[in-house]
Amino acid sequence: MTSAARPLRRAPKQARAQLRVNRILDAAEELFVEVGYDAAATNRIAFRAGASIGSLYEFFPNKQAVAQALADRYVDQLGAIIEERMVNDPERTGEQLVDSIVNALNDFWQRHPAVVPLLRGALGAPALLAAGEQLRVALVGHIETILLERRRDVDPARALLAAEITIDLTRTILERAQAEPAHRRPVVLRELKIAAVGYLRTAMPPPSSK
Amino acid sequence: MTSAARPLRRAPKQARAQLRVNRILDAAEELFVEVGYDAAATNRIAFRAGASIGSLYEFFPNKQAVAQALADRYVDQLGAIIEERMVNDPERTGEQLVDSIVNALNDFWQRHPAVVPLLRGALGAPALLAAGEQLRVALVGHIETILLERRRDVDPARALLAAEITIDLTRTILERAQAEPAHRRPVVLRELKIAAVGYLRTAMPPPSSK
DNA sequence: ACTGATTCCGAGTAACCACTCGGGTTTCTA
DNA sequence: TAGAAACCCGAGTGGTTACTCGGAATCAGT
Repeated sequence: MTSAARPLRRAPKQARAQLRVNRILDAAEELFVEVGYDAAATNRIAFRAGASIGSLYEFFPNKQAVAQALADRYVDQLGAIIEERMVNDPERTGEQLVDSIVNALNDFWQRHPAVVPLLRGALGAPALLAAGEQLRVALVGHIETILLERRRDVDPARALLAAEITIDLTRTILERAQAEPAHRRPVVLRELKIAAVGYLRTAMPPPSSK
Repeated sequence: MTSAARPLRRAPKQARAQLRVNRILDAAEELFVEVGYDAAATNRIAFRAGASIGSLYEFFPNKQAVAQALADRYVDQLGAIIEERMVNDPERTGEQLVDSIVNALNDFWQRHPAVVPLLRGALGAPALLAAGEQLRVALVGHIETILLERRRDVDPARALLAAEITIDLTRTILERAQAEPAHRRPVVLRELKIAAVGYLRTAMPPPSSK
């Protein structure tokens, strides 16, 4: 179930065009991180992708659509990753689950740094808030599902809130980890796990304490 | 000890000029929130401040300096607030201190919403990262001081890390609270306090447990 | 009241941006 | 292999932006 294709001026029919679209998204991803959304000129994006500005506008109606398509790609990829981590989840503890998901997200972050500014709506223009928000909602939904499956007796509203807080908290501290030199990252990550587990245990006390 | 005056093209000598500079900062604060840094044209900032574009560039060498001066103002104001909250701190519990500071920051956030995007380096251009980072360092320093004064035996490096995590965590969840409708904010804020207290208690166990 | 410093103004400038368009090239289909 | 469809190109266009500059208005000290 891949997310709906965004408004493309013309959907790519040939493999060659699809490749070009992917390269454009890759270039946009890089430039958004390097210089920010506003400063990432469409000309520069096209050039870095080895395409011309005309080709870019062949497939994207405007600049915003590029960021939107990038967000869609993230939603798909992250969804796949989280589901995979949930599948091979026989009977682990909450700590192990948190550990596994945090590590997975951290890997993804490192390979796709633009997901961070996009997710927090920090790509500059408020016009992009929708794209980031959509990605956030998707992630929150995944966590909410996990929480509800593990604690069928919990208040659904509480589960939703806890999922939102957990995502915000995770995003923030992962970001902090990325900002640190590589050798410090494990330290910060450990701190994130402490915070996440501590928070969830307080907010939704395990049934074992019942 | 007010922070050093930023590179002004010409420092205001007369009260009239100082007033104008303040009005310009107020206008910039509003526009940064409403439309973001890049879309906040210097002409618009000047117009909203009731000044002309020429006046703006009389005191600020470029657009970035406006944001920088705004950050300086925040550093001063926030520093005063936190110190005030620390002074009337006879022998309260950690929970009460967290509660007090979170409430103070939340009030400030509500009156100065631009502090959020500035603090997280989300005002668009990466060029502004320095201004936001400076503000963050100032806040972290305050928290670090509090932690060290309350637990003189703790590892200083650990206190610094904990202060950083706490600030990130607070900023993020306050942001989430601001994004919610007003009647939901207390709920989210309560969640923040749970997370903060829970984290600090885990990371730096109280001496009472010794 | 005089004068120099300070403040204020806003049309103008050069640079840059998102996006268009007309036409060439490659791939598909029959 | 011919024609159509898909793809690709990049100079050009209209609009916006940060910032300048020459001079007018206002102030402070004498």
